[in-house]
Amino acid sequence: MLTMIMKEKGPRNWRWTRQRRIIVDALQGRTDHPTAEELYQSLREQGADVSLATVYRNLRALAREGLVREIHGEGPDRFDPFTHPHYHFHCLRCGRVFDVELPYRQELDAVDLGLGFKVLGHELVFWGLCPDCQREK
Amino acid sequence: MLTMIMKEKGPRNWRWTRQRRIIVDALQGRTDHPTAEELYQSLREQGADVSLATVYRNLRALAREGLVREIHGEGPDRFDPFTHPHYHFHCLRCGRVFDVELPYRQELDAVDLGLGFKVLGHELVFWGLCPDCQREK
DNA sequence: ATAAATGCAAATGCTTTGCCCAAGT
DNA sequence: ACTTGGGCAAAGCATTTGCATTTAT
Repeated sequence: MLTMIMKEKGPRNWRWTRQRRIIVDALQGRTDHPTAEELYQSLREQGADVSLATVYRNLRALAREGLVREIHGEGPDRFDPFTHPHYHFHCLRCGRVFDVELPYRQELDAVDLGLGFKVLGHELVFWGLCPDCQREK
Repeated sequence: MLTMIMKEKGPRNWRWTRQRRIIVDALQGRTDHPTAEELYQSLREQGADVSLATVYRNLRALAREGLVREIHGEGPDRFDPFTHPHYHFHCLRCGRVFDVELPYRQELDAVDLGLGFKVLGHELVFWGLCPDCQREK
């Protein structure tokens, strides 16, 4: 899917290299918002031949094109293959980030913050304990 | 104010050093969510004698005690002296973070995300262009 | 006196970059 | 051919930490 979208929306001088393909495919296959390092490790385990620098370069490039989402928080950045607006849950204990199926609140993008702030979007992050971490302690 | 709160809520073995005092006072005096480095620079300009490491150590310690809030995003972490629940606006162009006076949506902390997720709070961040940056371009 | 806090510099973690070569179009 | 992308290793930031010394209680 992403591959198709990228062919349409990516820059025309976008080259479809072996590395770019496997990075995109690997990210698409996951719903756990991996860090660049995590993605890199799983690729290596599968025997793929990429460098960490290339993983970073590609993820950032995809983000610049709006084809993946960067998630900032404690620790290293995470990457989300889903770009349609949706929310996240951040576990305070294990640090993992989960997708939340709550409907996107369009109204929030229409709020008037006054003073000439131009709202282009919003982000809603819930934090607490994920199922696993609740069980453990 | 923070000083008072800290005397009550801080750990009993909390020592009131000269550096800690000026760091707390400096942060309280600002509404622009400075980075550790920014706070450090302004202290030095005032002739205060602190090290960057100490600024970091104190800000993190305050955060651990729940007396200040850490803000993660692109670039270095920022610090917010306000701990009562409130929202932020993040400017995509200059990276500054502003407070938003929208009322806190208690209901959102009561959402059931199912599957045993325990929600302890939420964060709402609007992003777009701040007044200054809209003017400039 | 004792434990906590500081300064400094070195270490660390994450991420980017320069350069030169390889590969896609 | 042209130029983007990759690998590697070095550089860059932001942040933390070890250690010897100072300072608050």
